[in-house]
Amino acid sequence: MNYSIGQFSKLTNLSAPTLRYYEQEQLIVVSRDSGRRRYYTTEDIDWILFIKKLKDTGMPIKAIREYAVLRYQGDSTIKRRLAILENHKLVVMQEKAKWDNNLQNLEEKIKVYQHKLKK
DNA sequence: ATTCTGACA
DNA sequence: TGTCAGAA
Repeated sequence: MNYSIGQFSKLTNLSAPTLRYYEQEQLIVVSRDSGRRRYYTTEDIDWILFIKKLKDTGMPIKAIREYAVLRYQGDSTIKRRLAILENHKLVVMQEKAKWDNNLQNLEEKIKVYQHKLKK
């Protein structure tokens, strides 16, 4: 099944300009009809969803592009894609450690104030 | 009515 | 990311 950019936009909760931007950044390859209009496929849905998940982890567009380009090259690039994901996992874990620390600092400061007010 | 490209906030 | 113009 194919979808116009308007339909696909509603399906993915991404605006049409954002979808065009992702295409320009080579995150997704989009086919065109005879009138040069974009059409997205059913398979594109899962792919876009995964891109959104990568974005949610803070992966920059440039890195997602690297991954996407490899993906479009087929199964021969699976090892390299795995390496990208494993590396990014390390980055995310570091970010998590940073926020765990930030949260701790905040909680400690809150305790100080609470003890002050009890007096 | 909908989408396209390019330019710009 | 979003918005606007002018064309298809």
